[in-house]
Amino acid sequence: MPTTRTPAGSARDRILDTAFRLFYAHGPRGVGVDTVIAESGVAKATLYKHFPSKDDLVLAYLDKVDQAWFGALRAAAREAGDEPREQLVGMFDALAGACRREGYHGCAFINTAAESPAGSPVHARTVEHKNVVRAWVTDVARRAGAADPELLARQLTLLLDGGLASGVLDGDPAVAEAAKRTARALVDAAVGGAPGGRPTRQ
Amino acid sequence: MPTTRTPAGSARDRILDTAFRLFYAHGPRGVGVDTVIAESGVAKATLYKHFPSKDDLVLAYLDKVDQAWFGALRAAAREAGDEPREQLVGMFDALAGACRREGYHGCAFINTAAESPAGSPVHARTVEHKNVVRAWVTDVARRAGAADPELLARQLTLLLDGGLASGVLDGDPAVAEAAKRTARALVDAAVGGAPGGRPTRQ
DNA sequence: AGACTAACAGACAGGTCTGTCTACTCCAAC
DNA sequence: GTTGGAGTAGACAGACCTGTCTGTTAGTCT
Repeated sequence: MPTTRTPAGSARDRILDTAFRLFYAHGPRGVGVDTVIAESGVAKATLYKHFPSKDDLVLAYLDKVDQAWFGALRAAAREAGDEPREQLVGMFDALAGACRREGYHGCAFINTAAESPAGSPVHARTVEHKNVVRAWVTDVARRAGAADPELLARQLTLLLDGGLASGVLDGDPAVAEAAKRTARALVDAAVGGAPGGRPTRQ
Repeated sequence: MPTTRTPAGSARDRILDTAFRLFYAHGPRGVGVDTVIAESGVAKATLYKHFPSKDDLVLAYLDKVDQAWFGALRAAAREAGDEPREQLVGMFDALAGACRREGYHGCAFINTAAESPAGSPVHARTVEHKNVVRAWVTDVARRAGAADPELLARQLTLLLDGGLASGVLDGDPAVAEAAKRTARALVDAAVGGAPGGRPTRQ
């Protein structure tokens, strides 16, 4: 078992943590490799050993973001209770939580994709992330008994993305609030009736 | 009236048109001044005469985007007819039109803001743009007789931003389609009843 | 004709970026 | 004790970026 010479985690972890922080704040293109090196207290050769190119580091960053955001989304849904229809609304608390957080700067995927060429790996990774999230929402929508789970999932992720996008500008809590209220309205319309719910027309 | 030595518009126009095209495709930070100069067939000194710094050119680009997008939005609303409630839904045709366009790459404002520092002029201009659009939507919502025009406008712009953001990834027409259907549902819920008191036509 | 203006052409300075490379230092395991 | 892996420190190449500056050309106005 390899031991660690440095006390605060492995060099790889320090690099990735630092990159996460800096990339999210300024965008990958706005942060030079030298800055990542300086802030993580690591030698340049070490960085390029773990991540052969900056693009590899950016992809690792996106994977980390995916874990964090998708995790927050599922946690928020879980906290809303056992009812799928409540979970669909509850996941918007993750948006509110993100907006409140200091240094909130919108959706890392969208921001990163915006500064990447069209067919790049970054782009592909972003599409994949969005698809995974939407597939999960579709599943919850189906369990909630939505008339058209695909449509409802599309609507909710559209709202989510809209809220995230606005967040690049100002972490206005009103956005998250409005998104959640809208989600509730859409879920009620799609599922109808009461929790437990069979589709009933209002 | 000053004559033009160059056949295809003034040098300033050529610079701005080229910048518009390149900045939108690759992001302002992804395009060097030299490229703008080469593609617009202009001397460097000429560019720096009209736009003292690259940032000034970026702001001019955003103004041009604002005119184009806000214009498209109003045109789409206008084409939906005289009824404000129809206009609220009709403006989503502008989103569909944008998604269909070759080289569609999402919302220029959000993309540009994503690569700009937090307090920058670019950021301020973006916030201003979003506020102007939302104010206009609020006005239409009010004329449509919405119970809570501010909320409805917030909901619709959220949808719009979500649709634009998803568009960075793939110009999937399903997104615009879903956004429009959702808009119709939200407008119906907020306005209730029908245009002129008749039952809804959908 | 002469002055003025707008634009062109392109060299240049000073900085930043990514990625490579050399040389050195620990530390653990064999 | 030696070997090898992981890390540190930092110079360096080559590209690219913004912005400045010099000199030239052409058309307009007086």
